[in-house]
Amino acid sequence: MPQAVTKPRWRRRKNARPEEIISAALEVFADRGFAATKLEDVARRAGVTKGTIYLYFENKEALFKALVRETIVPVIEQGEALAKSHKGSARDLFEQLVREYFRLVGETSLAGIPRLMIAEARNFPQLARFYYEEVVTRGHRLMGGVLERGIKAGEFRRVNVAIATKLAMAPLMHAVVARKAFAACMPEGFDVAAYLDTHIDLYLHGIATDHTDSRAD
Amino acid sequence: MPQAVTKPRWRRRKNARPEEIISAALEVFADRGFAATKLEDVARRAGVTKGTIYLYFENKEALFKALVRETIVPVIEQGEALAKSHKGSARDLFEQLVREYFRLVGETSLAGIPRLMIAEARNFPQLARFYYEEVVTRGHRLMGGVLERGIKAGEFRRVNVAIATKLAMAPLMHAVVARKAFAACMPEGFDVAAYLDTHIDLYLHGIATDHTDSRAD
DNA sequence: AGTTACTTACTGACCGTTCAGTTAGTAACT
DNA sequence: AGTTACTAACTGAACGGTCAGTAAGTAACT
Repeated sequence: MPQAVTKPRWRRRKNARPEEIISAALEVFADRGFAATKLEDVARRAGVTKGTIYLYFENKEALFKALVRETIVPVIEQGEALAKSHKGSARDLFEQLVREYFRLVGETSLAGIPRLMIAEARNFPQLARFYYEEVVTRGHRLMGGVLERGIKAGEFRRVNVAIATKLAMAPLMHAVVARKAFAACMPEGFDVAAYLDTHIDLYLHGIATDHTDSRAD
Repeated sequence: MPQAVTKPRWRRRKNARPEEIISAALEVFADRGFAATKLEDVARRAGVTKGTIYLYFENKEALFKALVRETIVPVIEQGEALAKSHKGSARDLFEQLVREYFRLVGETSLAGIPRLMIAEARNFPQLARFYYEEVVTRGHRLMGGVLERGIKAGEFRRVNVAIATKLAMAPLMHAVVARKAFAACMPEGFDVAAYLDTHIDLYLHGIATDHTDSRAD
């Protein structure tokens, strides 16, 4: 008779489950989107069965919201902390934030989330509203603050801040989103480093006051 | 007895159907996305029933491809024609193309299509490949040509053209896509005119050679 | 009367959600 | 320490609704 010790088919791990399920959910949602994600797949990846998910989350939508709160929102908070403690020029802070965003979102599974939201906002208005308020407006407030600092310091031209903010974010968002979407179709690849360098260069060059530092009017 | 002439409940209109179905499909696909679009809804909007769609299109995917070919591709062709016949500066052509894109895509139902593709490319790789080749690369070639003209003419700095192209398009794509997605969540609205003005201003300011016209090296 | 464009009714697959039942873990009582 | 009674974490199957695609039948037009 082999197998003296009977290894149980499963274990009770109440504390570990939510985190594991969220982590599995991130992978699957980021890969497939909201509607196309099967909770069965999330469950399998988390090492449980579908029913278990419902012990910890009310439904698919609640699971997704929890996921956003545990993963994306902290990234924004980190950016806010960076901005708060930053002492140097606005140009410099801008560059740091851009690079940090790509490091934490653009090049991780998190990149799938913005894509997912853009994809499905129309079909899940509740989710859209939630995400827009907790993530989009908060991110814009962060970037808008940086631009205002630059304008006050005379580094940046007196542009419309709300719009310039959107224009600073758009290339980031679009890169994240399009790269994720069309990865399989881009034989030429996507040189992230060069893309970021060029965005930072063009944008700062575009928004800079003509004589780089002086000139207040 | 009223109603002597019996108006038929429906008519045979073989020639008109495909176009009407495509037009209905555009509205529904743009609104809901690919997977979430029900052919029954497309049919109702086109004034037929689901079965009729299958008389003219092999399946959902074929319908979508036809739709792209009949609507988006012509927009690109128009842009190509504009670029070909343009005589003035690259700056000017850039501005015209940007505004034209928004007029023909950004502010029509077509805006839903880029969003749809970004949304569902991962889940429908065939569609993604098709779209990327027929639309994305072609659009990039168009914009890339403009930038090269500007560099040759000494209007623009010697940037990496492939990347600068992506950076020129990204704000357009993202605006189209995000506006469609989050329209319901933006109480402040979205000032398209100002957004385009600022993009053109910042981008051309960013890419311009320092002394605006002369300076070839 | 014949042809065929179109409708109607149907099928089969899929998936979120539910819940009755099973089993791991625990504590009370020997 | 060992047995037993109990709790609750987890499973797995089934339900109900949805929808792409199909095919048999019907009515418009020639």
